[in-house]
Amino acid sequence: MPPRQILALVDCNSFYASCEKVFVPSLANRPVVVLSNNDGCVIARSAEAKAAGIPMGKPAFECRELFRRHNAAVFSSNYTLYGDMSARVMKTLARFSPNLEIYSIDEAFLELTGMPYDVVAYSRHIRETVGRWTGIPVSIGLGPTKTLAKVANKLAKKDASLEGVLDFEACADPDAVLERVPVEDVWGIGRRYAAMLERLGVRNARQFRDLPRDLVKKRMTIGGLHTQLELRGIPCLDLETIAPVKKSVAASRSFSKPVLAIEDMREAVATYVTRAAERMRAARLLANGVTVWVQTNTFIEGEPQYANSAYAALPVATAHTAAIIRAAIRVLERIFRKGYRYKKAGIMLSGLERLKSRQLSLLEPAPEAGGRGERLMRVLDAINDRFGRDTLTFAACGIEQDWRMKQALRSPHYTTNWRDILEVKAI
DNA sequence: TCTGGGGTCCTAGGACCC
DNA sequence: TCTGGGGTCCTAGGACCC
Repeated sequence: MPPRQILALVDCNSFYASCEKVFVPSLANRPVVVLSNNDGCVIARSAEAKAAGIPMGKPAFECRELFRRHNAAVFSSNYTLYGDMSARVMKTLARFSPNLEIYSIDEAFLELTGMPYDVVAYSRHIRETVGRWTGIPVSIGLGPTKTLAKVANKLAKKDASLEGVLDFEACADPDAVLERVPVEDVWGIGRRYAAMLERLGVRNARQFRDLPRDLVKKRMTIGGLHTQLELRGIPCLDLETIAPVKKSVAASRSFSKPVLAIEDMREAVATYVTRAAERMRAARLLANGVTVWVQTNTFIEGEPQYANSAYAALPVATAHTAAIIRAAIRVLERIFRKGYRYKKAGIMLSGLERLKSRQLSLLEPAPEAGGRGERLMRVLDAINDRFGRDTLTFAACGIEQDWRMKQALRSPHYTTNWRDILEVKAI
């Protein structure tokens, strides 16, 4: 028998809010809130903001009074900063285990199976090191499966006396622990399943774990069954130490104000293609198709609503921004209807394949490797990388960009832009 | 006035083929 | 009383995650 697996789930506390705090010491004890794109909804809250009763996911304009009353510091989201801070945290974590899965921007699983240390003490050490090296506080849950490590992590966050670390296997009464976990807090059980389970009288993780497995499989398909088995301590979800190749890359944004003219919509679509194509090239991928979609504002009752999407195959797999913009604009012209007030548009690149193993077309001449198009994109990326995004861009993206999202409260790019680097004065 | 964005997986059902 | 069956591919819809 192989030794029982021990996984650690390391999760950054209030990640985006914590990133903002790192560079502004005076925020240490103040409620900090980060808003979604367009300064729309609350998407991250520091512990103080949670204590002040600022709700997750609420539209910012409905929270204004709460923000004022609690003297909250409010930020637009700054993904450049969060992405860079995330990389620092992950790099630190990688020192503590050879097997690491970066699960999201603020979470990673570490394999601690067979470590010759006390895993709880080791986890405390990981936590302190990440805190000291990056300024980001983390919590760590330990368990024999990913799902149980997640459960332990959630509990570690709730109970301050645990000092940020909980080992599920060390709990004297695991049933009692699982009974404290509402079923909708279990990883893999969302709102819909929670409502269905509620109708069956299932409210906590223990009750769900003990349901007949046939019932779970029937109502929640294979994924639900895996979740249940993992709660029983049977691993069903492997640690994925190598990130799987992406299957699609998307970019979409709400507009700061309604878009009526197709000219503006073309600019937006071209801009989103630019973003997505950049990311695709960074991952050394090519797309075979592009989907474009547009949508009016569904929140406004009584206004005529319209939403549509369409797809076009690209003649050859490509990561060339101009080629994809051309195709995307043709798609847009098929679905755009005049007379609506559009709120949102997006594009998705799909049928991705690796640059190294591309399929050639029978009909089109094979683009020579390192041909003009590819060289142009390389130069474009290099310039934008060095001098900042959109230093060089495509005319189709427009100049004015009236529709562009609002980010009135964005913090500086402290760690990725020389102009924004902190100055420290020693007095 | 103001309501996020980017992903994945699973299943059912239809089209099509032999 | 009768209706073929099995495999594959694609799409739409529904669920989930952070």
